Amino acid sequence: MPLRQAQKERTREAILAAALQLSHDAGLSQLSLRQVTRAAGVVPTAFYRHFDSMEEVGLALVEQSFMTLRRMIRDAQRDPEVVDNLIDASADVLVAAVKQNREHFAFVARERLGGPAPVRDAIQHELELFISELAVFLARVPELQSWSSDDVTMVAGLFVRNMVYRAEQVVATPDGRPDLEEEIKRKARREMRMIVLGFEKWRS
Amino acid sequence: MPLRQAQKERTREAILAAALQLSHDAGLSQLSLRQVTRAAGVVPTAFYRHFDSMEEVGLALVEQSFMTLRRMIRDAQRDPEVVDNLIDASADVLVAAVKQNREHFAFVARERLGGPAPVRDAIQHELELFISELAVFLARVPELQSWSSDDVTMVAGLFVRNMVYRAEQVVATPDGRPDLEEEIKRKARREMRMIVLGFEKWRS
DNA sequence: GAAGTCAGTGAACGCGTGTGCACTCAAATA
DNA sequence: TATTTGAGTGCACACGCGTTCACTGACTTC
Repeated sequence: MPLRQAQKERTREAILAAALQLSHDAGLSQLSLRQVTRAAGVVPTAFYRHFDSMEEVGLALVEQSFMTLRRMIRDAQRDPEVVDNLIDASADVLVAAVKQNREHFAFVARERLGGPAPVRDAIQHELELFISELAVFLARVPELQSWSSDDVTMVAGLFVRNMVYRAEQVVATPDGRPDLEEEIKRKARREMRMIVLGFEKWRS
Repeated sequence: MPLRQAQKERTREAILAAALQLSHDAGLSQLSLRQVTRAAGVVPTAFYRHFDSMEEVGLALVEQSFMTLRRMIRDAQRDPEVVDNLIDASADVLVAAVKQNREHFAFVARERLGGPAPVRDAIQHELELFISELAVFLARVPELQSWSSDDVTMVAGLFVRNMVYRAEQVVATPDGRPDLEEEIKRKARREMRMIVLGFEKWRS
């Protein structure tokens, strides 16, 4: 990559990182351009070389956040342990992923309903995409082979909703408390099992 | 009530109503004092006769919102139809309540994660209170008599989470679409049934 | 090595903001 | 009826904001 372009990329990342961090206190929408550029170590007008508005920054952050999530599920599909023991393993994967990308998950949780309309819509859209992807994955799990594709999609939806809720909890959990994290995992697992059990009973 | 005090109350209501309405577009936290007082038909400095900050307005709105909710569940407990046919009836009650208090529910959904910390905490607290109240109600339902109080509380938690999620959906639904509302009710009912089924299977 | 490109600069602007303060004048009190 | 109270007023101020524009100077291209 040409040096010029690389430096531009670095500044862009700095702006995104600053916005992500600052939005944690007050939400994306009441973030000021000057505040963000100050934190990014750049002059206010430089912002316009990268984004037209703060909203665009928000969309870029949504993109970043879900890239992480997509990578997570792609890796999980290759891991035989996850396929064998879906529920236990996916609770571990979820908590680990949220811990490693705490700020991104907090951003998504906060802006999913609290953000500007275009950001809200983008998050909603990404979540629906994620549900579809998860459904494709679940359809390959032996126990669910006999299920209709509608039912699998509905289970995927419930799992993702559970995931969003647990992510909210992990984000709200202080950093050095593995006991609380275990509790959240335990509840997440129990709930996923109940979803499957309830579904089986419902179908019968 | 003395005339003076009555007039003060009216202005206070006007400020709250203006804040509720305006926050729908952009969120409570990026609402300006002047904007709100302008919409309330009062001069900016008059604001301070009623509130110290916008945050305090937010807390008052949380209070208002949950008063509605509490009245709703209290009425429902007296209605024999609800007790007999808990799941179907409560889905109806929920959708009706959200429709009648759309702005308050939207406010709670939005500010639950997107609002200022004190408002978020207040909403969280009210939701936990509501779960307890619902658990007391559920404990009196015949089918659940044999359940442990922990299990009943957990079901109440799942019901409330379902409720919050459905409220988000109803709020996002345009007004004149009874078909979409029916769809949401249908899903809410199905999910509550699955929760109970999954729980029964889990306990066995 | 000269010419061109373009990420980042810095001064300037008009605007809406929160808040302080002295005020009015109807309602409440005595 | 005379006095006090206090909800709402109107002006002023300092401040941070988004955006404009002409600029610089290192990197890229030729």
